Amino acid sequence: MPELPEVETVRRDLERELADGRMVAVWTSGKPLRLARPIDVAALRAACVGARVEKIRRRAKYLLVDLDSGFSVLVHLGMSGSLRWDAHAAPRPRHTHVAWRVTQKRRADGEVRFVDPRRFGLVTVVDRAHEDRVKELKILGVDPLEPPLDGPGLAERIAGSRRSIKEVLLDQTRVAGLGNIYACEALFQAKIDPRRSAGQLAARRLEVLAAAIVSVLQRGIANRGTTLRDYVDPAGLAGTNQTTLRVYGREGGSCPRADGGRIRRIAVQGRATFFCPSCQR
DNA sequence: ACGCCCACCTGGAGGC
DNA sequence: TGCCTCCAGGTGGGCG
Repeated sequence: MPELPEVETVRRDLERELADGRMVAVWTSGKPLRLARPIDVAALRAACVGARVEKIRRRAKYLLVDLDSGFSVLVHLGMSGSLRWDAHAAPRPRHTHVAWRVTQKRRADGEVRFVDPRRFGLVTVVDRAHEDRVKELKILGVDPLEPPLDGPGLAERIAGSRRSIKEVLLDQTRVAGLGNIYACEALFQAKIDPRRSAGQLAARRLEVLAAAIVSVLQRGIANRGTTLRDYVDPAGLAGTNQTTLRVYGREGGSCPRADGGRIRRIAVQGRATFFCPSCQR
C-alpha cells in the first residue's frame, strides 16, 4: 500500500495531532510483524512511557517518531499498514497491533494505533545516538524529494546497473520511496519503456525521468496519497490521487496521450507493470 | 556482489 | 450461498 506520498501524508497529519503529546501507555497485540518477528514490548515501553513526542521524521517509506527519551519509534507500514489517531475510548480497529495512549494539555486523551492486517509492517525502537547503525535505514538510497532528484543524481544511483529501469526504481537501496504505482506513473510521464536497461538510458532521458519522479510524488502528496484498496490517513480517510493515475491499473484502456496506444500489463520481476507501448520507448 | 525467486499474511474479487 | 484461486501499494532471506 503505502509509498512515499502516503507515508509523508501520515507524517504530517500525525505530527500535527501529536504536538505536545506525552505517551502514557503502550499496548501490543502479541502478534508478530515483519519476518514473523515479535514486537519487543519491554523496549517499546521503556522508550515510550512517560516520553514526550518531539517530532516525526520520514526516511523513504519509514517514519521515525522522535521522543524526548532519546529514542525513536521506527515504523514501516508494509503493504497494508496504517497509523490512526483516535479518541482513547474509541474501539480499536480490527488488526490493531500496537496502541500508544497519549495525553495532551488542551485535549482529551487520544490513542495512536498501528493497524496492519497483513503484518508485513515494522514497529521497533531505535536509539537516536546510534541511528546510523540501524540496518533498515543505512541501506536506503537517495530520497527523491529532499532535495528534489535531478538527472545527475539519478544517473549516479543507476550507474552500472544492467537491470530494467523499473526494477531499479523499486530498489530502495538506489532511490528510496518509490513503489509500484508511482514507478509506473513516473515512467509513463517520462515516456520510458519500463523494460529498458537502466544503465543504457541517456543522460537527457534520466533528467526527464528524475523530473517525472519528483512530479508524481509531489502530486501524490498534494492529493493526500493513492487509495486503491485500504490506504487511509490517521483520521481514517482515503486519499484522492487514484483519480490522477494514468496507467496503473488501467490495462486495456486507451493511452491518455491519445496516441492510439492501449495500456498493457506485463510482469517485471514478478510485479504488475502498466505502460503504453506506443509512447513509452 | 549481484540478480532473481519466493515467502511472509489477510482479505477482497471473480469464477464456478 | 459457498468454495476455490488469484491478486495486492513491500521487504528481506537465500539461492545460484
